[in-house]
Amino acid sequence: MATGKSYILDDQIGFVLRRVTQRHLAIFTDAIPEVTTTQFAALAKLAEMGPLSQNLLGRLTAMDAATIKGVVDRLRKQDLIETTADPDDRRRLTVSLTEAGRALFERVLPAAHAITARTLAPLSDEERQALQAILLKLA
Amino acid sequence: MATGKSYILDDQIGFVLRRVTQRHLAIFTDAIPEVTTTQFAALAKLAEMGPLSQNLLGRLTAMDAATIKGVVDRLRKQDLIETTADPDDRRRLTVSLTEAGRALFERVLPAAHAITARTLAPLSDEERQALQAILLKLA
DNA sequence: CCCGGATCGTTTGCATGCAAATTATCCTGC
DNA sequence: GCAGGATAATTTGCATGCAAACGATCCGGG
Repeated sequence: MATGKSYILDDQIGFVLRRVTQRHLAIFTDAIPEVTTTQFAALAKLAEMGPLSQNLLGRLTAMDAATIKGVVDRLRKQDLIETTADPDDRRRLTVSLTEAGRALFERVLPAAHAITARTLAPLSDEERQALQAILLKLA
Repeated sequence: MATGKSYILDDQIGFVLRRVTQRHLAIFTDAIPEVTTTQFAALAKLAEMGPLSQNLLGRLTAMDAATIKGVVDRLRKQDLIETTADPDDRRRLTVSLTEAGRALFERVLPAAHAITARTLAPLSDEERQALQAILLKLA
């Protein structure tokens, strides 16, 4: 039997995932240059859920505490979000969309849907369904 | 009909891809703490192809010129690779594995295969085949 | 009531990643 | 043979990402 000694980088799931992510990022940046993918994720989650503590926003957008802090800082610098102290818990920072943030989100929403569609464009409907189901098992 | 106004972050392909990538990274770091995913990709490609120019190595590992430079610098600092001037093209830098680099690669190879297996563990054989085929179309 | 564990936010350090500009070199067509 | 375009490497600037350590605060149990 073969020893399994060989290792073809291009066949490894991690490498393929990285290339797919790169292609998606390129599509995103082309369609929505105003914010990055992670910044948009934060805006989308705030639009979906309303104001959230910084930490919870990070958990809901899959960013650790250090990463979400940077994203929040940069979004605040653009006046797309604002942060206020939580009166009930002095550790917490409440993050909410500004008017400008909500306006931007709604303005680019069609583009955001188009990004998902364009990313999945090479696939048939069945393949899209299969991909979604499979990736959910891996997330 | 619905306007399609809603946007659920967790359903977007880009977000799901990011979470899957995060899980894979955690599995990798746990199994091979010596080098990062990108560093290992570079080692693997050099092991697979032999010495390569820095730029070509970058293309084959899906890193742009700036990124591969950093990776090469750090691998060289660990004496896992070495760089030499190309006598035929003075622009080029030839990158090759050192003895230590090849030894490390071969030592962690079983772990690398295990990483792919562990990442795909939640899937059936059919799902793995489907995923591989679908991601290739998206890469 | 208070103490020890948990949570929240911050900071530092390191490693990707991409964009854009720069320099050096190569190569091709005229 | 040389001028202009392409390629290789570098550098800078910005934005993730994760790990680890830290101080402040909260909370539950004794």
